[in-house]
Amino acid sequence: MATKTAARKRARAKAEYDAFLAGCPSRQLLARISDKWVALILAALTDGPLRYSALSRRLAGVSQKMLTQTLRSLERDGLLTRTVTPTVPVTVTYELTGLGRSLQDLMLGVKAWAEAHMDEVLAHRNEYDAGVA
Amino acid sequence: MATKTAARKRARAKAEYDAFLAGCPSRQLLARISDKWVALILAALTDGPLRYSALSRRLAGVSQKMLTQTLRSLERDGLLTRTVTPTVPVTVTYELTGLGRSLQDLMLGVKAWAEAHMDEVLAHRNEYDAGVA
DNA sequence: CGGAATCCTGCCTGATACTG
DNA sequence: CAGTATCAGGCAGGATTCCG
Repeated sequence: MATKTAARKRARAKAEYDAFLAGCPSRQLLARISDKWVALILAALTDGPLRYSALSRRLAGVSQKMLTQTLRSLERDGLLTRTVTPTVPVTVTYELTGLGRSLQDLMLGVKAWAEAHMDEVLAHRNEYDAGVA
Repeated sequence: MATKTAARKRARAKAEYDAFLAGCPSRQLLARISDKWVALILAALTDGPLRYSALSRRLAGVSQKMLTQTLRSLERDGLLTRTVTPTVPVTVTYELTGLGRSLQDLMLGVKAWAEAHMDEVLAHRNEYDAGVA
């Protein structure tokens, strides 16, 4: 069974990532970037690097745990860089990488979609809730 | 102050939604659509309507609870329609609305991004983990 | 200022059973 | 087939406190 299994393994290794498959790494990556904080962080970094405190102010309502956690995972995935400047009170700035900017375009679109179609969605919600009630 | 108030009201009605604000409805909408199951459901419905069982098969690993719940919220928001056909075993099909398709384009892009940049992200992860360890 | 550590509360998942 | 209902368990996420 060795050769047949090996051939099958090779076919699987060459197979493209498919987020529909539960075990595929791209499913996990999709889950990570499909996060409201990811969308907002990428959007916030549009106009250039920001400091930690500036980010937490821009993203109203984010807990510093989630902010730190999300920033870490984005840094780990190579979407942004974390720069520590050893000033008197330490300064930490976050900046998008090229990879991050490539995703940023998409996420800006998603954020814009949410804001643009808000009225329409709200109208549907009212209609739906009225029908159910 | 009547005229001024009217003018202000008009300005407010015209005011754009801003997902950066915690209280803004668009923030909640962004949180809803920034969901891996939403992305996958929209992607799955690209080639036309699908039945419940077909969806659950396509989205490997989804619990029927989350699938039903996500489909309900998408229906409520007017992104897809739920059609019940009273055949012998009842048939339920889900189909995207125009609103749903307008978001679908974006989400397909996000899903494609995840699959396309998987290798790059994995490389960054290895590098990051090596540096930390 | 920019976090790390802690606790604590939900929600998500998973399994199973039941309806129409 | 297409759900609803329920209970177990785990972990994501919020609030608070403390440190370099």
